[in-house]
Amino acid sequence: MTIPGRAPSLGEAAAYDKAAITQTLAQCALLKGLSDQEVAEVADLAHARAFPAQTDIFAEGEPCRALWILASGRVRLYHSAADGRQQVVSFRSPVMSLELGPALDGRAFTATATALDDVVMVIIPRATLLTIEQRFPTTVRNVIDQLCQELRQRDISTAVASLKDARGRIGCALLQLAFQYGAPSGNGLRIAYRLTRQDVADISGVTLETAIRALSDMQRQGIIRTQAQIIEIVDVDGLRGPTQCDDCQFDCSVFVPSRRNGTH
DNA sequence: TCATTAACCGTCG
DNA sequence: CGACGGTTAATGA
Repeated sequence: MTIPGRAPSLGEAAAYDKAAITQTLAQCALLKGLSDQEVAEVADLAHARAFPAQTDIFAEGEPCRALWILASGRVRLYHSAADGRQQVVSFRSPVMSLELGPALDGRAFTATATALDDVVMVIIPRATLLTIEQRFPTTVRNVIDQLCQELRQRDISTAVASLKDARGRIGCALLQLAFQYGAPSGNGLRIAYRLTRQDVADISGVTLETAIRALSDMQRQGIIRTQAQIIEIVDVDGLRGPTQCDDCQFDCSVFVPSRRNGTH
């Protein structure tokens, strides 16, 4: 898979024109099957907006008025608790939609979205989604496919969260990140993404110290290697041991992308 | 600010 | 009881 490109500067983002929007939309799974001409028509109904790194794009609970598609940069989707703890729902990379469900039903966002880099979003107002659906019926099927996939991932996440212990959850998180951001590196996979220990903890639903303990153990066992917040999975199979992927009974589409690669 | 370690403590199987 | 994991504190990079 390709690694998300560097975030453009704000200047570039400001210059995000129709051609750039069209190019983004052309890669978006929701518009799969449309001709170039048709994608360009959709692009006419969309606009772009830039967000600097570390700013919120929208917050949990706010009404959703548009479909948000990530054109460049990375976004963290998460729930936050009053005590400062966060539960990361997912990291989004180009060209994914954020919060497709709320975009469709118009109800509140279910999570907060924060830009991790300078980010460009392509925005399609909800009012025009109906037009697009009617004009291009293929998109309805695409939306269903996408929703099903998201539902699957959430389902797996909740199962993992409730059935696995801390090590299993952390291992699961690492494998998922490797799937999303992993670049081949020697025998293993390098998660091409700076992650603090706190990030790993927030994804896995454990405390910082537990995340450190687990990662240190894995490092001692030679399963992973870390340097400057970059985690490299040296021994992918070794990670599946503590993660207990072997008797994982979920059809884990998280780790088996589009093709049929067999289950893990 | 981030990472690490260690001591301590409560829960649960 | 003992493993697990959260809490707290101290320390170093």
